Amino acid sequence: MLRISKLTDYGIVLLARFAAEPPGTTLNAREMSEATGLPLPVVSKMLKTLAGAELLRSQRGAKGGYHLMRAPEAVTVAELLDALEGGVALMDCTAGPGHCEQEQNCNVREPWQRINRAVLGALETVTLAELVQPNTPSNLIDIQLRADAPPSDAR
Amino acid sequence: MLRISKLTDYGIVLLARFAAEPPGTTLNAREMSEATGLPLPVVSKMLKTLAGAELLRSQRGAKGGYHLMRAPEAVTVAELLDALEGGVALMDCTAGPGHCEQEQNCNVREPWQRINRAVLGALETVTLAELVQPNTPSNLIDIQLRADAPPSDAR
DNA sequence: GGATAGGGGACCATTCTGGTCCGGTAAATA
DNA sequence: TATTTACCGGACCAGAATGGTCCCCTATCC
Ligand code: FES
Ligand code: FES
Repeated sequence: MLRISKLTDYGIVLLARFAAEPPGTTLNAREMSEATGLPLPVVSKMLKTLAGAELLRSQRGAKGGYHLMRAPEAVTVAELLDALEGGVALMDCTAGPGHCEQEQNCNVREPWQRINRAVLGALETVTLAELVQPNTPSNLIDIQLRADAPPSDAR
Repeated sequence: MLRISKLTDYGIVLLARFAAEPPGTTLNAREMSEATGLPLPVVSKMLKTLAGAELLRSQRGAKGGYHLMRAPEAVTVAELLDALEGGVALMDCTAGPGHCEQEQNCNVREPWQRINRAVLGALETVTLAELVQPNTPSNLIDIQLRADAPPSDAR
């Protein structure tokens, strides 16, 4: 179905929650859990991951928690997926040489690279800041891409 | 990792192989297996799937096989993924209402729809015909999308 | 009728995913 | 210093998805 994993989704929801706070706000796992309704262990796990990916900074001990390391405007969705899912590679082949037996005699390889870059480009167009308020019109995506392509609506 | 499944990949490789033949050419599963080096059962399975998706037409009995139903130029990659993976919906939420508990109070939903459409748009830009010969320059993708976005290279 | 080839589906091993839990350590505070 | 708070690292597990095989049935050609 070409979908991102649930965990990744959670991670992004958490990030977005941070982005909605005043810059530099520190929140701990329990608070985040309450804010999002997600089970604490999951929240905790994801926050760790995000901290490891240099997206959040962690502060240990009492009064500790996490806070955003970068301005929401400076974080692209592509980066998020990169951190949470370990890159965007539609097929094994796109991840680099040596991943596919029949790299030779395969004429599909190069075009897929282009497709992959295209998708990646689309993901780079949206920033974390834009995920936080629906009113921020980033319809530039729609403009850039849907020149002629018919709706074919999200499925 | 945001990847399409291996089976889907196979399916597309098969399609591409058909597209490389003169229009209307009929090939059977065994021939395709030999041509691609993929195990026969797998090829067979995928060809069935593709036929079910109205992308290939099947011909039973001796001298039977499969042939493309539509001109390669008229088939977009988005359609392929649609047929092989059952749609493109980055998150459950994008697949429509009722898929996510917290549709209410979730501010991430609407922007994700945009992202999803953007990716979909990118996939609609490439046709099966372009998958067959690397020399067919469909760099329009690169032009359309990478206006400013830096390489960030396929990973 | 015999050979060929697709159609449908069951089936299985292995991996991936979503989610939990726990013992350790760093920091704040009293 | 003792206590409490909270992150850190990683083990762990049940269930689902994935990749792949097999088999019997039906249609077609010669
Ligand atoms: S290089 Fe892997 S399928 Fe073409
Ligand atoms: S609607 Fe599902 S996470 Fe927002």
